[in-house]
Order: sequence, then C-alpha cells, then structure tokens
Amino acid sequence: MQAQMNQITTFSIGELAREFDITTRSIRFYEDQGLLAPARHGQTRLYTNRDKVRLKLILRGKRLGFSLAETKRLFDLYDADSSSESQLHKILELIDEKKVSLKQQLEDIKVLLVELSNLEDRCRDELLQVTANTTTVQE
Amino acid sequence: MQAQMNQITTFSIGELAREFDITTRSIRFYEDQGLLAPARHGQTRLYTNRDKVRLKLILRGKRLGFSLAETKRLFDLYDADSSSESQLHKILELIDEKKVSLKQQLEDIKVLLVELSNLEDRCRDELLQVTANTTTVQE
DNA sequence: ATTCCACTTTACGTTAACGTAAGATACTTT
DNA sequence: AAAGTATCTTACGTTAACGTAAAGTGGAAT
Repeated sequence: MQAQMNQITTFSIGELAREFDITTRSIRFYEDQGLLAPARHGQTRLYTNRDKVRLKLILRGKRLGFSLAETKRLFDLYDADSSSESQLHKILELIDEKKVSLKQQLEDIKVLLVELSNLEDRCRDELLQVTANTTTVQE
Repeated sequence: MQAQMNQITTFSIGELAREFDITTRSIRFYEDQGLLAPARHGQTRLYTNRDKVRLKLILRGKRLGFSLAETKRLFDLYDADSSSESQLHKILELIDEKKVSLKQQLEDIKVLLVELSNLEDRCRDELLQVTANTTTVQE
C-alpha cells in the first residue's frame, strides 16, 4: 500500500484546447486578462479541474455575448468570500442587472425562435411548389 | 376634402437615434453595411416605418450576440422572394443552425439565471449576518 | 444677413479578442 | 546526436463596430 499519491489530475494547455475546440492562444489570453491562473511546472502551465470549470464558464459567457471583462467581474464577485455591507449591496445590484438583461435575452430568443419557425414553414411550402413544378415540367 | 395626402410618416435620423438611444453614427454605419436603405430627400435620409422595424431587429440581434453580418444574412434571407431549390435548402440549413444555437443559448441563460439566484441568496444571507453583527456591536 | 441647428461626407482613431509569426526551451523518439 | 513535438514569451497584425473630429450644406429663427 502506497502513501497518499496526491493524484490531482492536471491538464496541459494543449489538452484543454482540444477538448474545448479553441486555440492555446485564447487560453493564454484569458489568463492574461485575469480569468485563469493555472499552476506552473517550470515554465509549463498546469491546469486543474477548477481551471477547466472556469474555462467552461468563460465560453458559456461568450455564447451569451458577455465580454471577458464582464465574466471576470462575475468571477471576482463569486470569489469574494465576505465583504462589507456596501460591497454586498453592489454585488446584489450587479446580479440584478444581469438577471434583468438575461430575462430580456430570454424573451428575445423565444420571439426569434418563433419567427424562424415561421420562416422555415414558408420555405418548406415554397420548396414543395418548386419541386412540384419541376417534376411536372420535367416529363 | 383633400385628395390623397400620401401621408407616409417618416422619421429623421435624429428621431430614430433618440427613440432607440443610439447615435446617428451607428445608424449610418448600419446603412453602410447594407442593413438599412432609407429614402432620401435631397441629401437627407428619410426613414419609413419599415426602416424602424429593421432597426429594432438589428438591435435585438445585437442583444443576442449576432454580428451585423449575421443579421444582414437573415434580412437578405427574409427578403429573397423566391429562389431555386438549392437556395431554399441553404436557407433551411441556415435557419436550422440558428435555431440550434439559439436553443443552446436558451439553456445557457436558464442555467445562469439559477446560478445567479443562488448567488443572490448567499449574498442576502451574508448581508443579514453582517448587519446583525453591526447592530449588536454598536450598543 | 447671420446665427443656429440638424444633417451630410470623409477619414483617422479606438477597443476587444484574438491570429500569426519568430525565436527560445524542454522532453521524446529515432 | 539530430529531429520532432509541445510548450513558452514577445510582439506586431487584424477585424468588427463604432467614436470622434473636421469641414461643408440647407432650412428656420432672430
């Protein structure tokens, strides 16, 4: 029986890049902007599972149109253990802002999805007409 | 009784800018990119209601993280009266792509809203503790 | 007539989020 | 030992979506 192996699985920058289908440049850039802070083995970066989660959150943020700065603010906000009363109020304010704009987005998306479905229907109709014409003409 | 007044209400660029809370620069830029095509009275641009709707759509697109180019594609797509079979298939494909990514966004948002609400609760708890401490200490 | 205001065009400047290339280091494989 | 592969730092380049300033035009008000 071995002593504690301290087996914390880590990932290289290349592995992460492949997994999330982004470039290593991007990952280093996120670090540069203060969104990631991987450990080092010599020069080489070592990413833990926590880093991986962060990266996932960064990309989700991007899909939602968040700037990296915004995502960083949310991270910082999340990391702040405990704060002063005024700080807490500012945090709550920011959370509320985000929630409001996210709800707006939600509405926007629902509307657009309906419109796209309508457009889709119209396209299918037209497609049927076109193919019908083609086949009748063709013979 | 007057003859037909041809009363098509139009808007100046300034009016639109105020109404949508954007700059005239932006509006001209959208035109430059082919997203708007207002009529002219001499040099001056005259925007119809249709233009207004377009502008609204552009801004909604922006809120959803669409690039102007993407929005333009959707416009062009919408305007295309009738097309060849292959064109229609391409359109349907594009629509489907958009729908997929919008549904992804919808999921992302729902998850984030929950997380933000949790964070909000934690903040409120902490806020209660802080204020409780303050009041007891203060006397 | 001149002042004012909204509008116009032209054009250079700016920011975010990387792309891309150059050159160095380190470990592995042949 | 040499070549290959992955990593590193540094740094200039690029694109989208405007910002901003300059200089001119046209109608309305004083």
